[in-house]
Amino acid sequence: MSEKRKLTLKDIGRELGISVSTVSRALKEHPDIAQETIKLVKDYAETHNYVPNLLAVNFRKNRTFNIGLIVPELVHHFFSTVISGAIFEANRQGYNLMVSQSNDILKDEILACKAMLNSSVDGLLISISNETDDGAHLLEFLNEGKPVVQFDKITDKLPTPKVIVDDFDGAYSAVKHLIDEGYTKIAHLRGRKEVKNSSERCDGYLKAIQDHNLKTDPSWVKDCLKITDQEGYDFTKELMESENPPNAIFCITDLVALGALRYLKEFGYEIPKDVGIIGFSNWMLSRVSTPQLSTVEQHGFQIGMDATSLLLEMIKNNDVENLKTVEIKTELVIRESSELSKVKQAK
Amino acid sequence: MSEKRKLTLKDIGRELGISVSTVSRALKEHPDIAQETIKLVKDYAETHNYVPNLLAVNFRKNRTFNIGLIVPELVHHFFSTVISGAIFEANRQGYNLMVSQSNDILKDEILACKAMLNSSVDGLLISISNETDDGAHLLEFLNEGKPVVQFDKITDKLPTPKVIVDDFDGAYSAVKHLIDEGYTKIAHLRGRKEVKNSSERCDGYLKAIQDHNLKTDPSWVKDCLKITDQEGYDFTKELMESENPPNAIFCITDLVALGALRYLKEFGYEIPKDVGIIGFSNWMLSRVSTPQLSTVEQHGFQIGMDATSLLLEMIKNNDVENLKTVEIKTELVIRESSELSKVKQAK
DNA sequence: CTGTTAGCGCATTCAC
DNA sequence: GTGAATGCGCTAACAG
Repeated sequence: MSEKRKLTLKDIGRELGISVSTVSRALKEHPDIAQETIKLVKDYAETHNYVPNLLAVNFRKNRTFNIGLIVPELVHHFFSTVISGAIFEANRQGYNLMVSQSNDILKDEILACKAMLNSSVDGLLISISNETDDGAHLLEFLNEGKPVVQFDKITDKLPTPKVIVDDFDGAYSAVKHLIDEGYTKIAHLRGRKEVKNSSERCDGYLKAIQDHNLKTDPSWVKDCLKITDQEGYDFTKELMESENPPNAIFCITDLVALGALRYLKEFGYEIPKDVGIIGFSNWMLSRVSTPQLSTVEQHGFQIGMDATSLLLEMIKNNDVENLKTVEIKTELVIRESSELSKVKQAK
Repeated sequence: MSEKRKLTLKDIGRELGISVSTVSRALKEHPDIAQETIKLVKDYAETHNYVPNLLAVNFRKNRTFNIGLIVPELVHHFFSTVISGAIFEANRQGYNLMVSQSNDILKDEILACKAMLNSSVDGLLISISNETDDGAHLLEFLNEGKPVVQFDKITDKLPTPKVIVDDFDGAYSAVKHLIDEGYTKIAHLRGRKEVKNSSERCDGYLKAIQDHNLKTDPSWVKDCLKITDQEGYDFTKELMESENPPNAIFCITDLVALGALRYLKEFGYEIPKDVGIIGFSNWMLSRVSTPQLSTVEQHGFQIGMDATSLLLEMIKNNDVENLKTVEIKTELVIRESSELSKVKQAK
């Protein structure tokens, strides 16, 4: 396989009998250069298919036109949607996206950062792992003048801008919706206390209950540790077998809601008549379950786009001190699993 | 923010009163260098936190330690699993992974290739779009001596190694399973004819039917164009309302199977008793549907790992002529939706 | 064992 | 308008 050597500025200069620097300037239409020279050079470059050696350009300019992105888990509908948005925006602005994942393990996150920091990236988008605390490994980026933008799973300990979901409001509106539909005893399968997103959602849940003069029961709030459908199943079983079973459940995420749904169907509860369910995230699976699951759309693609455009702006302005927080509004997605009012009307 | 200038070999040399090249060699423990010098230099580098400028190294060596990956659609359980495996293996071998997507649009695929080809990548992993034909844009990689490995969605027109799923065998075993369970009239919701994977699966289906002396009916094979749950729903409706309805359906992918499931449940069919269903891909949603969906696991993570390690091997050996084809075995995942024999025994 | 020299491809400063 | 010279940081051939 003939690895044809790539054309360089020097080659062009030699062929055309002009100097390298003139060729370089002509190619970028420097005002000093004569129009004919520009045309001459550009034509030659065009026909001989000149493409600049980016490795050299980047080295010279000390930047890569790559940005990095690290998420806890790539195989997750929300995160892959975010990545999709990040790729879109990065490519649109002429950047490539380097992707890695932490598996929610701090050690892996640090490794991923190290790999990216070493001159392979001009800036970083990150959704931190559950184990990340002070983020010393992230500070290194800032120290090298490379901006960082946090999104979704964030820490306030790091002086960077953030793009977040309005978890509180999303949860609030989900619970308000349940209340509006006529549910009165609303439980919540929440996530781990240390995770900000799940605390926000829990707070939104409590506030909605309180604002509408309803009550919650301490036993109605369950802590999911692994956020699996099995936890949804098990906690729902606990809830329904208790002395004071709820008649609706707001779940930290769709997967947990699916588990709740599974238990309820298995034990003959009618949904949404006997029990209403609402999830969070609008995974694809919430649309194809039976009954279809109400949920909260997080607009992951938008988050990816916004975080990326924020990062690129900082890169271009050589700005690592931005502390802006962008909040992306969620959107209630009402489907069958919570439409109590419709069922009642039908009678 | 003080962008502290990074330490260079020159700095170290100046401080220690030795030449740059000695420093360079000492750092990589070149046999020529005296042990004491090595120690001296390494200690200095360590305490002063020297980190080589990869941009310069890469420029010098004309490689980037990045590999590219392009898939039709990132937000897809199978592909994100593959990417996950690719990241794992790439990082393990000291490479970063650059990700892009084609959205199954040739134009976008070409753009993504261009962006990656320009010196930002040492090799490429690609699952081609539906629109890709001769792959001229991919040949450019080979012409520049950068290896390409195709996976899953491939074309034989391109002289590269391939990592593929045994779609034929997977489909065969899925259908054989249905037959073994006692189903006799098996339909198939297939994908588009131009897509190799779906043709392979269809062939596997036909072969299994034939090998077991069953018959199929031309009207039992439906072409899904968009591979959505709605198509699954609609075609299942057609099938079940026809004069000769099947008693089992093998679906091109889990999403379509979910649509089939939805129709059947809605119209009172019992699953797996009246109709058996099996999908393909083992998406997360197949585990949480009711009934749980039987399917075929494709081992995406393994595919990602294998394709990556194959690519890195080629990169390291400077080999662009490998034509090996690696076939990753699928695995039948039996769940409720096809277990007719169990239901019968239970009676 | 170590230093000198040269050069990767490009951008840029300074002459002319 | 254009060319010559310089250097980015690192590696490697060559010389001693």
